[in-house]
Amino acid sequence: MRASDRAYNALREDIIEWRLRPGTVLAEVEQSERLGVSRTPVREALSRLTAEGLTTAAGGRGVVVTDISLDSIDELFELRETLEVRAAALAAERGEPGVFAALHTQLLRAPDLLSSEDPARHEYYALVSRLDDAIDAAISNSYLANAMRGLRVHLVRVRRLAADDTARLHAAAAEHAAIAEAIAAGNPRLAEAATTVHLHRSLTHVKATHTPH
Amino acid sequence: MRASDRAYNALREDIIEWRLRPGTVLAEVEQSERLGVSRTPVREALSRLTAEGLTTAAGGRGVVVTDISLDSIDELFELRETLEVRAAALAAERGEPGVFAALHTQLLRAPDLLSSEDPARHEYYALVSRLDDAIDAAISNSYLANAMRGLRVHLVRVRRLAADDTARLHAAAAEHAAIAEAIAAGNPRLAEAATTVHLHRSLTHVKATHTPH
DNA sequence: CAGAGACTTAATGTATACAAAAGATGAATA
DNA sequence: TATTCATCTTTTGTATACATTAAGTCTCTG
Repeated sequence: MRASDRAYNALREDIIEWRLRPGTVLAEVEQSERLGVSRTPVREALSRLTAEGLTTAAGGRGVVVTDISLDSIDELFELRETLEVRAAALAAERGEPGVFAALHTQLLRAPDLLSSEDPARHEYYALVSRLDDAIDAAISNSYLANAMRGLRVHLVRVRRLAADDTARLHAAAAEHAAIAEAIAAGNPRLAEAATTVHLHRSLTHVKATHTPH
Repeated sequence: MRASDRAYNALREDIIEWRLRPGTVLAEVEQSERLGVSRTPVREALSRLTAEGLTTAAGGRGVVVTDISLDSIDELFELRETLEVRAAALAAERGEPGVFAALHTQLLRAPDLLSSEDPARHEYYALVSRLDDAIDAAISNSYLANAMRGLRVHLVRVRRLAADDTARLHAAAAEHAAIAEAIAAGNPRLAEAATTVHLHRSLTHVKATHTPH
């Protein structure tokens, strides 16, 4: 693996996991020493992060970790809803019903995954991620898929703000199952509605449990 | 201005204006000699272009100018419609009516601009660009605005494929005027409809006059 | 003659030295 | 004491030398 990739992954993880808080200045020499690579790959990593919006160039004095305010969460979900509602509708029109029927079945069994011992809910999130991937593949639109992929990075970051309580995850799994079911049924309007409901509840939950840093 | 900015702007212009055709391999040393800067700023410029989607990393053998096929134009407009229809609705809800009323008036006078001697239609495109900016400002959603800004780069590139005939520009100006009018009237559903119509006609025109390279 | 493998070559990836620019700090003055 | 200017320091921006990797080519073998 290239050194710039390692620097990128490390910094990205640190930002997403809130080990690097918003407002933190990422000086090139400091990070290159911390990560054990030279400034060149660090610069490339910071470039990529800035392009993604995880960091912001602070003109002349390095790059800083981008802030996530309550207002920006609203904006984030406004775009998310715009994209994902459309994606769900397109998936219902173009997707393979069998794929989503299978995901539907698995999502109904999600409570089993959540009762397991894994505190990080790894299997659960992997399942949700497979639904995202299936939708990406079904819409067969690389521009739209890329736009959603770019957003998901920010969403993972936001998710860390909210408490991952089991009750909410159970409800979210049911909402995801409803989306998969609507897509499998080839019903675009129902898929839109199910997505709208899910995103609205998700946003409500995030804002309710938001713990200011 | 920084050398990397100059390299970025130069390469970007060359790609948008089709002086660098899709599939062209952009070797670092070759471009650094052509642009008169060292490899470092060229690398940064290529990084940015790749992040925007104008170039694609071709693993190990430099970056190549991204292709624009007829299929990808359909995908591009699918995302564009998703974003701009929503943006128009939000602008109708949140924008200052006065701003869009003024733009409406100016757009109705667009034929005057098109009859002038400027072959590049500079004033006309500047006016349309002001409408875009006004919508960006009105929605007050940086994520959505950024997503649209990222798309517009590709759209300018596509526009170069189509003949800029005066008849289409007259019609497009009228469609833009209708969008501005709907936003000024604070009517989200009408703004959505006007945007849908405009984008549909725009796509139809591009595909009809498309000259394969 | 076809195919596989090693070698050559030319490209990108990385490190580092140097240049330039933006801030911070200090002193001098009003 | 506050303000401004100059200097100094720290940081980013650029160039270039070196390392590494991947592709192309040539040869050797089946």
